Parts: sequence; structure tokens; C-alpha cells
Amino acid sequence: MASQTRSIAKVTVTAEDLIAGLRRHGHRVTRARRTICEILAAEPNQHLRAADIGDRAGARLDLSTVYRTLDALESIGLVEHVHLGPGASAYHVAPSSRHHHLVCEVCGRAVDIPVGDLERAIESVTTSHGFVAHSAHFAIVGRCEECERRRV
Amino acid sequence: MASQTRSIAKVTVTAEDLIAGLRRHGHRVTRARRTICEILAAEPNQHLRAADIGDRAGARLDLSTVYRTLDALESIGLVEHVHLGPGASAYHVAPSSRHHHLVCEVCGRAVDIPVGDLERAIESVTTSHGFVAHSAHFAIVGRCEECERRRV
DNA sequence: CTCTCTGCAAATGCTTTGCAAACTC
DNA sequence: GAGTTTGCAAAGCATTTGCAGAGAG
Repeated sequence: MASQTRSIAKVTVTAEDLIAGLRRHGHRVTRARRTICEILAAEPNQHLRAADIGDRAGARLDLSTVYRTLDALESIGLVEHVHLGPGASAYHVAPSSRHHHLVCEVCGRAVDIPVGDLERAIESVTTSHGFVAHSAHFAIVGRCEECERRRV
Repeated sequence: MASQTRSIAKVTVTAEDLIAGLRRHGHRVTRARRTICEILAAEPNQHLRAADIGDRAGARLDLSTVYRTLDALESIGLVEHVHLGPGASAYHVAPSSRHHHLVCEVCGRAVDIPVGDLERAIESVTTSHGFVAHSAHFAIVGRCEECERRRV
């Protein structure tokens, strides 16, 4: 199940932006981190799993390094991860405009949708429970039109 | 992080109900399944992980058996599982009225909230994307009032 | 007596961790 | 040099699977 994504808000970052962020926060810039930043910046609108990044790097870096680098980038707020369903988390460059994810449980395709009404509705409900929600962290699962039609 | 739950819709089922369901669907009723049904029926409003059920059974049944039984019960629609966050899935007796889960990322406490507006908002947004959502399958993560106040 | 279910053990997939060597600053 | 980071190997957790024997119908 590939991490396909139709995106709404196009994100643009350069590998340099990410690297500069690391440096600015006192992190060291290494070959491995440079590679990971380049991969992320090359497909800023994709949802990549740690393993995808490893693949694109051509097995030149260890998965533990990928995870550690993604952690570092996430702690600075340059990268975010989402749970698109059971299985591996998906990472992507932090988008300027937040969005939610719809993931089809059949074909695995992910669609980004703008926060808009959905976010507002979620916030209003959760706030009334004294809750500060990160509603976009988990995807909303279901079936996309195609899969719903294909198999009753 | 315990699976504490404040529930809204009180669910009432007896172990017999669950067992009868299994039998009705052609499944065999064994000692292990009886035990699991009793545990589920004893705390119908709790979110139990497979391991919790194993604990409550006093290690008298194998985790693979717990998973297989929960699968069976879920396939009949008597049990449901939710993802309350990273880590193990939580199982509970299928509630008559559907609800969403708010989970605090700090203390892990889960709060059930009625579907209401939230569900409607989610459906209306997802439907416009041709999507049939199971919006209650993943919890909404965030911080509960207490934890938000305690640590800035 | 047949077929399902169980427990055990092992395997899986994702992620984390310990550690010595390599590399940044 | 001092202190991070890397790669490797191994461990960790949740979950699944294969299989022979036990148990249900």
C-alpha cells in the first residue's frame, strides 16, 4: 500500500531550509541528515514512512538514523508525522496550512483536506470538554468513492 | 498509562449475550472464549487492550487466543476496537450509540463524547470528497484541561 | 469423528536503544 | 579535542502465524 497523496496546500521548502533549521537549533549537520533533508524537500507533499526515506536513500543510511533525524526535525517543528492507519507512521514537511487526512481503508490512498469546517467543529466540541485537540494527528479512515462502489 | 474511561453511554451486556452471539454465528464456545466474554461484560465501558484481558484472566490464556477471540467477536459486530494513540489497540463491547474518543497525550485518560455535531461535521466534509468515513475509529488526541494547565 | 480452537513458539513489522567508531564544530 | 551522530546489532512492543494436540459439536 503506497503512500499516495493528492495534496491541497502545496508546500515548498528547500533542503537548505531544513538544514538551516537544524543548525539554528544547535544540531549538527551530517551527510546522513543532509540526505534525509534532501529527500524530504524533494517531495514536500508526500507522506513518507521511515522505510520510504531509507529506500530513496538507497540503503545508504540506517533506519535508526532516519528515525533519529526525523525526531530531531519534528522537535524543531519542521517535520510532522501522521498516523494514516495501522502500520508505519508517515512523515512530511510541516505544512504552512494545517490539514486533515482521509485515508481509504481499502486502497490506502490518502487525501488531504483543508481544516475549515471540520477543524472548527472538532475544536468547538473538544473545547467544551476542556480539551485542546491536535485533531489532524490521526487520519480519518473510511472508504473512498471508488472502493466503496467497487465492492459492496 | 492505564486505560481510564469516563463514559457517556453506559453499555450493558452479559457474558451470555456475547457467547450467544458467537454460537449464533457458528463459532464454538470454549473455556477461553467464555473467560474473555466474561471479562468484557464485566467492564463494558472500559477500553481494554489485549494484554489487559490477558492480565485479568490471570495468564490462563494465551495472547494469540485473546486476539483471535476479539477478532471473532468483532467480525460479528459485538466488539469494536479503537486506536487511542500509538501503542496497543483498545477493545470494548460495541456500544449502542456511537461515540468518539478524546485521549490526553499527557495522562492518557480517554473521554468518550457523543457523536452529535462532530460526527455531522465530519460526515459532511468527507462526503463532499466522496468518502465514507469511520470517524470514530481513531481517537482525537490532545491535552485534557488538567494537563494543559499543569505544564505550560 | 470431524473440524475448530488452543497454547506454544517463532516470525513479523515498526520503532527504540546501547555502544564503539566516525565525524562536526 | 569535546561532544554529537552514525551504523550495527539487538531488544522492544503489538500482533500474526504455523502447527500439533485438545476440545466442541
